[in-house]
Amino acid sequence: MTAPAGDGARATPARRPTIKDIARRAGVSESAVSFALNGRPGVSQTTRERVHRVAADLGWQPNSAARALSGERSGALGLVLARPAHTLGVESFFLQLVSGVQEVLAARRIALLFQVVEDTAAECELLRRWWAERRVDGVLVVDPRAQDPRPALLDSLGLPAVLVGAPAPGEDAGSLSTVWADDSAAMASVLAHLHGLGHRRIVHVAGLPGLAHTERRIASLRAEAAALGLSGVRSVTTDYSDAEGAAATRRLLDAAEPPTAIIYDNDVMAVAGVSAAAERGVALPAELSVVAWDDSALCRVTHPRLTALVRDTTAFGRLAAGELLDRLDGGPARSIQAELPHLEPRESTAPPPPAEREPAPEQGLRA
Amino acid sequence: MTAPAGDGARATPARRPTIKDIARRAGVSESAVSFALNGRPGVSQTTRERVHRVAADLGWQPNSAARALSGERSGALGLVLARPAHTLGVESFFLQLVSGVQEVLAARRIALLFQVVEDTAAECELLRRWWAERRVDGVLVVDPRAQDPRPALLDSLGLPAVLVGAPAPGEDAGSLSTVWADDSAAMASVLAHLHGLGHRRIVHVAGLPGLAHTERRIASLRAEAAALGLSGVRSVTTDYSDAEGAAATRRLLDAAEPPTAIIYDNDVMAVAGVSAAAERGVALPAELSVVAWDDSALCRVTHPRLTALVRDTTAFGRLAAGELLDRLDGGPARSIQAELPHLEPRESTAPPPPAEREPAPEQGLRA
DNA sequence: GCGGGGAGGTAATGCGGTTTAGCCAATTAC
DNA sequence: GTAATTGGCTAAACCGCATTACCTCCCCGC
Repeated sequence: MTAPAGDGARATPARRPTIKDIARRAGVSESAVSFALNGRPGVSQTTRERVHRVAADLGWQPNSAARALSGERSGALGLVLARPAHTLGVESFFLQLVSGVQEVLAARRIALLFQVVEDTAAECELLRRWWAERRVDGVLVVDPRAQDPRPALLDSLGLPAVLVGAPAPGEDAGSLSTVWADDSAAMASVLAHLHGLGHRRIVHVAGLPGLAHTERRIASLRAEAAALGLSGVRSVTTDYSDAEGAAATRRLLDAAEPPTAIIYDNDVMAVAGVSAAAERGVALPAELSVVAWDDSALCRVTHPRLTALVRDTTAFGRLAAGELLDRLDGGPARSIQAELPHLEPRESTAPPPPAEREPAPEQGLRA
Repeated sequence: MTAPAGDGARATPARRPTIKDIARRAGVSESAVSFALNGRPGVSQTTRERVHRVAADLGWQPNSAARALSGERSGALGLVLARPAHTLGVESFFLQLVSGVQEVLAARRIALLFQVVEDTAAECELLRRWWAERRVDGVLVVDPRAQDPRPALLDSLGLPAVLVGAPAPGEDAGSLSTVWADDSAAMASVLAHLHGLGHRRIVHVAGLPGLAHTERRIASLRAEAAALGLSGVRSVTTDYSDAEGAAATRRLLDAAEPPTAIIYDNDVMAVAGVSAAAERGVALPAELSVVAWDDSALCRVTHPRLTALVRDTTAFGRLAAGELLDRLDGGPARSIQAELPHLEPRESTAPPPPAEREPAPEQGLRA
């Protein structure tokens, strides 16, 4: 070390250049630098290029705080996940969603504030704080639910937002944009698949009862079952955990007339259900068919592999982020439908045992 | 609507109050407000209380940009995850880690910037940008790897950071703090467990070869095996995916002398491995014992349930966040060891088939 | 009666940008 | 030939807060 001894602090930590430094080196005023770097008129082409060169030389990047303070834009978006910490299980949905979101944001150099909180009340508080602190320019709202306070809150704050998933039946998204997948149609396709195989007693092991998509799937199942004239079809709700998925499965299998097919609202419960069936000595798919909502590695490592409803969650994230950016740019609130999830038939679904079989219509494996 | 028609813009979106508003309402200067709200001397107790009341009435929150600009603190920390999007699988590790981190940050009202990037190069670029933009006050660095460029980079930038996991053997963390779990000891306990059951041919299906903890586990396994006089012990590396976990398992089982026990570096591969074994007709635990590194719902829904190495990832996150905050407050760089992971024996581990059994030492089920 | 000191407050400055107003020369319009 | 524009640039104000310097009382000691 040849540095002069003395100042106890750590070595000078590389001062960050500001536009003032650029202005000095380029021999122009700070305003000219600002104009040049932001593509605004008011500087000649040659000056513009010189400023850009100097800025690149110095490795200048705009101070996000300064820009936020004057420009009224923080350059960050927010995403809150309201889930008790212990239920942050194995689901890959959110990480994939976030990954898709960031593919879009990274291109525009926008940061994502991500936070996990305990419940919706805490989420509202956090949204309000983010707004008051001007930390974010907009937010993605996930897990829309019945009696959801968030759209109204965001409306009143004037904080641009996109609802990821359709609002609960009978509610509206306020001035929020909505990006959604057609859960009703998807559920119909699942039911059609099982019905086509000859199943009559079908149970849907759903997720959290408060969530909008849960309600929608349940409603769709009921409606479609009625249309098909099936009476032994119903839903039970859970908390999405492997434990409740397994418990629900055990209860169903122990009943007087156990279902011949079960639809699980996520992959974790599906796998747990398969395991519970194995404990009871129920063979898949001979005695029980299983469908998982959302595909993942899990569905491919069980034995047999699980028929699953596949959707491109990363693309969903891209869609949501893109729409939020549009809103920030002044675009109108819209409702955008994502690609319809498709059913990927694997070995976990097959016709029910002969005794249980419905006088089957044409044997259509595909819905 | 009785509002005067006209301005096409959306209804005035609820102006956020500033200290100027507080000053006016409280009848004092802006500086007095600043002093009062920040607990600085220079205002009387009564004024202080009045200011606080007014601020609460107005629902004031400090503008984070303004505070960052003058105070030199952005009030945000960063966490970058360098993983190709498609490998963002089922692992619960990161969400749990983040959840723990946020328990600590939320109390201090610090935000977390979270970003997923493709690789380490992109991560370095992002860290540099966050630094230049002053977006974050510090960062958590996860997945330490061999020849890791990040500690040196952060050192040179003077950006406070905490390494989550020990640096690779032979490297140092620079001026970074380190929060780590003892992978070597944990691996030793796993090997002792299997050896105690009588296993001799043990294979470790590891994760990504570049990661520090992968190298450390491999090294520990080799050393411990040598100490126990076991020659049929080795590691193979993968990308953590279910596909490679299953493929590695198939190769191992098809070999001339298949292992009697396999240690998987994550839960997903363990489950995939179990599935691959089932395909081959290999019975668990009679013919093959399996251990998963990291417990999760997955390990409890397979059949048999998997013996797993349990660690409290949320607590790990809390530890890391706490240490980073200490660094920001001027604390020294430290090396903090997290609680040792413990082995949770379940039904997937048992003595090997008699023919394969080692002239066993005392039959110790526990290491 | 006067200087000193502290308590309680205000005015001014700066952080690093963006943006508005203005200035000066060179064109262009008539 | 003079007025009006325009291009290219600078000076200055501003965003919301922290902080420093200063200012004014009032009380105290002597």
